[in-house]
Amino acid sequence: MIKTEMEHFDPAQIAASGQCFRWRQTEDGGFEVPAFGRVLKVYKTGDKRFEMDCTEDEWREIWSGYLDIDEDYGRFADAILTSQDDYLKGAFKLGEGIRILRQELWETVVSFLISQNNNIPRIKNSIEALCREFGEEIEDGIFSFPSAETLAEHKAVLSEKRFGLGYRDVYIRDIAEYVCGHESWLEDLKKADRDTAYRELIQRNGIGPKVANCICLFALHHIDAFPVDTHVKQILDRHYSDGFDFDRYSGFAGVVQQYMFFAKQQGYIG
DNA sequence: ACCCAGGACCCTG
DNA sequence: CAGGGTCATGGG
Repeated sequence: MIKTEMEHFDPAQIAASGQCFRWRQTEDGGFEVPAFGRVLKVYKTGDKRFEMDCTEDEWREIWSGYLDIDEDYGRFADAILTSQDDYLKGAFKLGEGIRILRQELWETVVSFLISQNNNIPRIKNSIEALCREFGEEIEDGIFSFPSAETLAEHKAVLSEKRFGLGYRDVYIRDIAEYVCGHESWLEDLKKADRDTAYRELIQRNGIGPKVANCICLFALHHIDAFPVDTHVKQILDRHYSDGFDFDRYSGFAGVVQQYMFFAKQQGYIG
């Protein structure tokens, strides 16, 4: 068990931030975080104090990177709190414990293909059903995300109603088959810069501008990527009808976008 | 019955 | 290139 203090880190906010769909809160108040075929349990034990049930090596080599602990979110806070943007300051204060995760690429691609024209509870249900059906049980009731090979192998089953994929079943089947036939595609995406990755992603069936930006932001960690979904569009229309100041947040506009999205999920309109 | 959800695709003008 | 219909599905 690791005990540490962290600023700008709140598991409950991250779990509800719409970037990940498989974090679960347990009855003891902790969060189960599945990734890399493992499960990390995170407990908030006080103001800025946390406990994680992994070794020092696992923390250093796996989880601190996944959770983006080494990034200084104080500089993002400064840029926002020294602005004249009262709406954004309010949004930030609601979600200042959010971090942009470095999620696994394949899982993120499939998850955000499912997310299009969909709502978060249904997205979670579909992903959980896929993991339960095609993944491997890591711990009691917690399954890994199925590989592209496994999904391609069972492509006909994806259309069954229990997964709730709707018309997106074709997109999942196509991307699974594509990845199986292009072994280096995922690894090449990780090496590419943001523009190259984006242009490559939107060539795949079912991946448009919004989904590609989510993959760039939440898996490839291009934190200047700025996904515009229906919620963010409403915010831009309401508060920035004459343009959002991307220059002020140059290099981390995606983080700012996530504060906006989370705040709206919490009912904050501004 | 209609609208909406972390949209994309395809066709029309 | 902009605009709108359509796509599957469950909840408000």
